[in-house]
Amino acid sequence: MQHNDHFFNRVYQVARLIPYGRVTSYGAIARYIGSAQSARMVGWAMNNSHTQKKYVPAHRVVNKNGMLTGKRHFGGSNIMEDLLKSEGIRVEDDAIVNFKKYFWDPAKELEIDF
DNA sequence: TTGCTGACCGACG
DNA sequence: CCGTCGGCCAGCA
Repeated sequence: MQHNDHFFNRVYQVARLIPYGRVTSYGAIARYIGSAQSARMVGWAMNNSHTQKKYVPAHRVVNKNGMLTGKRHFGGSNIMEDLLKSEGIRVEDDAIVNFKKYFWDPAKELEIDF
């Protein structure tokens, strides 16, 4: 579709490539799609990701410090945290334990050019 | 159409 | 360490 060029769709495309049990940051995605200063928009895209037909693993996107800043958008309780835990990622005080170990940087792991 | 408002980030004081 | 600001761009009143 012609909407593939849209910012949001680029975000969704990259987000879907985050491997199970790994995480990345809003800023990393923004940089990767060539819009380094649009990290906030990545968050906004995640907010709308449930409207997409294809699944978007929004719980695998956190802020650059590994904190679950978007958890409140998954529902009342700890849905985001539980999803991460189910993938083997430990969370303490709304932050991913050993964040560096699980961090997945699209710029280093992918070879797609936008 | 204008003008907010964000699940962010880096820079500055 | 803390608060603030500009930049990004889609959606809504």
